[in-house]
Amino acid sequence: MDKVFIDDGISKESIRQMIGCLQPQFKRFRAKETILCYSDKIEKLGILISGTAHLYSLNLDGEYSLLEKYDKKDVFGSLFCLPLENFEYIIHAITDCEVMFVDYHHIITPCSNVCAHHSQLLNNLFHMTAQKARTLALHINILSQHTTRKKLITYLKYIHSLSGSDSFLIPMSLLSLSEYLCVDRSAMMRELRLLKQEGFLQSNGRTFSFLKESCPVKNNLKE
Amino acid sequence: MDKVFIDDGISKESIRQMIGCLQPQFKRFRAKETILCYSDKIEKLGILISGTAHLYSLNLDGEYSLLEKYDKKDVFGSLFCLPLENFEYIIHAITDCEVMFVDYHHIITPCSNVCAHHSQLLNNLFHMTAQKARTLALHINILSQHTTRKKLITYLKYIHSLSGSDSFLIPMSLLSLSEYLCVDRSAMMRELRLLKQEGFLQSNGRTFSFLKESCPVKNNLKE
DNA sequence: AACTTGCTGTGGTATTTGCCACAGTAATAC
DNA sequence: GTATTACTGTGGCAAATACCACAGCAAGTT
Repeated sequence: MDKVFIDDGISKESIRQMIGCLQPQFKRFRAKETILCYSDKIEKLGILISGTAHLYSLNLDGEYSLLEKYDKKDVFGSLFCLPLENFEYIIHAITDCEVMFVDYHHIITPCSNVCAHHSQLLNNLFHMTAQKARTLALHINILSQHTTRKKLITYLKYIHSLSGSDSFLIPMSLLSLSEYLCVDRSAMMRELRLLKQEGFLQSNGRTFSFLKESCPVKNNLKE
Repeated sequence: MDKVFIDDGISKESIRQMIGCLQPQFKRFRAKETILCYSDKIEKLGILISGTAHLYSLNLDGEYSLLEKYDKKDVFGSLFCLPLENFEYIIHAITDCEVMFVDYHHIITPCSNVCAHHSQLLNNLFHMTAQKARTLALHINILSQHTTRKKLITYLKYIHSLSGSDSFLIPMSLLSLSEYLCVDRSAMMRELRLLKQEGFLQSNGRTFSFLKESCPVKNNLKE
């Protein structure tokens, strides 16, 4: 299913009209910069136009987890995040990023101008949010697996299914992957090693390929 | 933030007009019945009108996890779920449920009739989906915690923050809670016992209350 | 060149967890 | 009433995991 973008199905001319109505702001961020903190009270919605960013939750002990990974056409903002005692959220640019910000206010309240394509805009936003929900549900499905091995396999099979080819590239570092899977990095590396030793997987850096149909749920090798 | 419902801000008269346009189906389910299987190819969106239901993912080994919990006004359907090799999804009625089904088709494509409130409908759907994303993000935040103790505390603090009162009731059985937290039930019960023995928590059935400000991250008691 | 920074890879060990088995209780059905 | 089913509570133990420490490497900086 292709990602819907905010201006899909709206003519260039209508977009020009809507810019006055939505008053979007465009901003660029360098890699490693913070794009947004949800403690900021500013109620705005962000749409990633280019680049990659991560949503991290941080607790008071300095521990953090990678909740979401954003790519082109992904939407984010505190509208999609419940505030939680002792946690804060930051969106961190992994690569250089281009972001479009829009105030909720301008989307939610019907325009006073006659804006023929507001309905199409809402349609697009609905689909972008549905896409977000799919991604989140996938993440939950991965995290719901009880062992590191199952989390790894579930994630890798998913990426594999997207690629179509035998060998595939994961879209993040192994460090980020361990954060995404919410397991200790060294424990994940160990599990990866075991899977390779058992002959179920090949990998080199971020490139993987499966060697057999199914993977055993339990380790068969001991070191 | 109050939940938006599908007909918010639309007059009774307009709703009557829209029923012809949307052709919703209303169905009732008894507790324990299956409301929907995502393997069903039928592309419809469900809205829970009353009752409680769970979305489970099942794998081929018969293992399952509780991905989402639905209450009144929640929206679900395969639009919000990525198909995953070796997994299927079912929505299971916990209590008796009333569900409204609508074909995506009728929502996504603009009505041929002049339908003044289609934009409001999309607005409502957008908010319902945003609500869903918030709930999913919360779940991920809970699952991202590395220990059973932290998962429990994060969940209970959240429910506590909703209740406003000192003592609070969790909205599911302890068995379902262990499924929601994706931990072994007996391991969760043990952790609960330790938290109570350490004097950080009181509980009786589904009723809980916190006794101290913060909980130690590590167990201080050994049995 | 030397230095910093970020990522990858490995190993040891204490802790946590899942898994299994069983008992008791509450709720519901017959 | 009894039977049945679903949930709660406990314990032992093997297995999996987090945590820690360290080494090597690559890329970029000074």
